[in-house]
Amino acid sequence: MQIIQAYQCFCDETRLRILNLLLEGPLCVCHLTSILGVPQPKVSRHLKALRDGGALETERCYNWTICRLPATPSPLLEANLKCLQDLRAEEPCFKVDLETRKRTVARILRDPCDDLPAQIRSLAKDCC
Amino acid sequence: MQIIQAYQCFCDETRLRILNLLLEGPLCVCHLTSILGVPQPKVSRHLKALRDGGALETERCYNWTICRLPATPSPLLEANLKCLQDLRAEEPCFKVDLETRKRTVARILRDPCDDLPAQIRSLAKDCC
DNA sequence: GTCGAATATTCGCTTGACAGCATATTCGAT
DNA sequence: ATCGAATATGCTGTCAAGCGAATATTCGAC
Repeated sequence: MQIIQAYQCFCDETRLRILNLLLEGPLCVCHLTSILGVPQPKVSRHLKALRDGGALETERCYNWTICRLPATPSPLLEANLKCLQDLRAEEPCFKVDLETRKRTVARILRDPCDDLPAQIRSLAKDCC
Repeated sequence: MQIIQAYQCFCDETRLRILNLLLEGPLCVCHLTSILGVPQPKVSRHLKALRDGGALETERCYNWTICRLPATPSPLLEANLKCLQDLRAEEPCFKVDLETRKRTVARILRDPCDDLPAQIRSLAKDCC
């Protein structure tokens, strides 16, 4: 059943953390990896699971993969992203990630070259 | 994370089928088992998982265990039960189960003794 | 107390999910 | 062509989930 795959997206802490971060806006894989503080292959695999479950859209841009929530989410996804929003206050780990995200984004905007080559600087602004 | 356990309830076909049936009203374990057509221990185990995830309340009545959706469901549960309702049309297996339920309930009401001893006949009506 | 029915639990097994580590791939820059 | 950075994929081990079969438990009836 297709619906089971969709629910798998919400049955793993890393995936929930990724969704929580993407609720604030798109991020590329390397920034996700850095914010989450977990090995890059792990992030990549969970992203694939999210994509397979219809909870993620990715766009390749040179060597960067931009991750964002689907432009037209399914009703199921939409309902549960809303739940996730409401649960932020209760889950300390979600709040910490959001603060880490804020710091990371600030650093990127201050000194884009540290993180991104010139070609995708504008994209970075789009991201953050 | 507590929330993961809650989502586990929706990540298994048998559990989804049980929730789908209970949306119509309470059922005891033996009727659930009969409607689903799966071994009783399997049903029992999934019921435990649903209970642990906060998606099920059970009430012991003599030797019967009456299963029902929580009287005051969490927002997460409520949202996803609503999704389940909407998905019924798309999942043939859900529709088949509902028809089987209808036939089973009709049989119980016609000849309660076949299924339930006198003491819980009224409860059966409550169930169905 | 003994029996049968309804339900729960234990056991051994198989399968699948996730992890870490190493490696492959893909791109622009030089 | 070669290099480094970003990302994806193989591989292998570990662990939890789920299953079937058998058994334990709990109740009322007799």
